[in-house]
Amino acid sequence: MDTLETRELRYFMAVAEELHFGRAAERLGMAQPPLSRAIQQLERRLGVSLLQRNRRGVCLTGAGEVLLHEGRAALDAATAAARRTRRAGGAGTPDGLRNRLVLAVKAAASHELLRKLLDAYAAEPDAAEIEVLPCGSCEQEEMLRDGRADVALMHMPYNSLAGFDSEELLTEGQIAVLPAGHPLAARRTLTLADVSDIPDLPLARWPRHGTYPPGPGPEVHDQTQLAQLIALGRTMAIIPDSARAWLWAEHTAVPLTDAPPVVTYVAWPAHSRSLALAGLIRTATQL
Amino acid sequence: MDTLETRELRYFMAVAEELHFGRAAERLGMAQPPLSRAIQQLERRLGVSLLQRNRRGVCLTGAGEVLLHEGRAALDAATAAARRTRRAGGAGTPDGLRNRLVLAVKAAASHELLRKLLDAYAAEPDAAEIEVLPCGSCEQEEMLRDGRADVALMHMPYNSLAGFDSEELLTEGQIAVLPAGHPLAARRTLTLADVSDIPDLPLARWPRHGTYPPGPGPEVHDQTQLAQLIALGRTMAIIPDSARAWLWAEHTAVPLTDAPPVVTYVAWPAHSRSLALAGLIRTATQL
DNA sequence: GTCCTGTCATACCCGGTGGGTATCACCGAA
DNA sequence: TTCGGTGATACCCACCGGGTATGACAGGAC
Repeated sequence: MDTLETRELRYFMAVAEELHFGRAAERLGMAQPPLSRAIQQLERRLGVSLLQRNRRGVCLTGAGEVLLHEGRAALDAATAAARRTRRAGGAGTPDGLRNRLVLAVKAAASHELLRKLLDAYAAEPDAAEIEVLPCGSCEQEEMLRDGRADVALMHMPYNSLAGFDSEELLTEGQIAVLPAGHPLAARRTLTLADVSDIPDLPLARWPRHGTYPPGPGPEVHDQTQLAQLIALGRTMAIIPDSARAWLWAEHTAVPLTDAPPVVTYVAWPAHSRSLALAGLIRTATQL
Repeated sequence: MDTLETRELRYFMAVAEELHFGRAAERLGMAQPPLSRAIQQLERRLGVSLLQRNRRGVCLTGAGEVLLHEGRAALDAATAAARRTRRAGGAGTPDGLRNRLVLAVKAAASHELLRKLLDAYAAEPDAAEIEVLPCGSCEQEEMLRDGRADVALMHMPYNSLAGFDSEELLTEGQIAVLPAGHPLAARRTLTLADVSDIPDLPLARWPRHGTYPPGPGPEVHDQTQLAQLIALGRTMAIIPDSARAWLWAEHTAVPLTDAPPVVTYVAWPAHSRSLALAGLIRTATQL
């Protein structure tokens, strides 16, 4: 009566995202008519109209928008429950609370911090095994939400800590990474005003949650691409100080005096109750 | 394959909480054998053992503990999705994002703040209708989690903000509420040391998440009971300053100089995207 | 030892329903 | 007008979720 089956949620999410019953049914691996019927049943059960069927395709009603957001969270929670339960039992540890932890990190970010954290935690008396899960820009949130990870290193202001518990670990400044030969590369320090709107060095654009922000710069989706484009003199980037680790010889890093500081946090699902996780967080905050 | 049906979760939660198939089946309104079979299917699907069936009853394995916690969150998310969707469509507003907001407050707490908030918000140009949902001690978190409320006023350190977004609204001191005739009632200020372990005035005990902390004081579960017991000289209480509103003539309030301050926050589900909610929060933070 | 009791598991049956195929009703474009 | 493409309807079947009856097994009383 007052609860939704995850099957209903899956179906609705597919239709709400595709805005097309046929494509949604294909994505779900089923025929279109049962999908239509399932959505109608869902609407009747909720007593609410979710989709507006107009002449050509469908569009969401207000209630549909709400269910799209809330349902995403509910589905993530359900798959997270399945994944974490499987991991808890699969490791073979009898008590189940001392198993492997999956730590999501943005690939190549905070490398030094990560190494120190792993070393310090490994020295703890009853440390769990830590699996490091490298992920792309801003994917850590998704990984925590759907249970592929148990804990993550996040970087404000790039990530959002909404919905997670967190502890602050490290604050660092940012540097401008320029082609070694560029005139600005000779400067000791730079400001944001110095590096914005340079016609020959537009800022590279990173995908945020799958989409690229608008702008003149080239679209990149990993450090190697970015590094190459900078070395070729096609773009520049503003990155946290600790990312100096992966710079090339053709790069020059210049500190930015007025860039917003980047704060690294360790974050985990708010309802988490694992002993191993508590130990890792204690270790991290004592670094 | 990698997602759990809410039916399976409901069944497992019942068994995990009762630790008894028969009672769990009764609670679920079904017979015991299908429940047994459903749990076995769930264990097979997940590939992990959740319950340890020993001679007399059952107990949870480690993986079962994990699923108990994660499943609670997932079930809450699913029922929250249903409730919020129903409310979004039921109000009859066509755009659905400008509907009624349910605000959970601890009954009789922050009365003045609440009045100011409601007045200020009602004066906004396109204010949604606010339904005030009074709830018992620490119930606001549950209300937000399972969708009965959209936003809440919470009081640190009594509530936990884990898993919610929040903004600080107000910090206040605490007062000791004593029977008017008591010797300590003549003092201008008191300290925690003054009022702890007074044999004739043991501190009243409030339920926290359904259970009472241990101690010598009487158990109370609403302000009226507490007020009466204080007036009768049987107990005393330490409460935030703003709760002076409901004191009786037979009560005397004395400021406590070293009690931890109580901070009132406005809190809401982290993934919330409602325009009406954003307006209410903006109003609250500008008070 | 033999009951008896209480637990969860098994065996078997049935009805509801989720899913499939075929088709319809409708609308816009050519 | 016809045609392509949309979602809805009609109808059927198989699966499975749920029920009842019963079994297997362990403890406790005696």
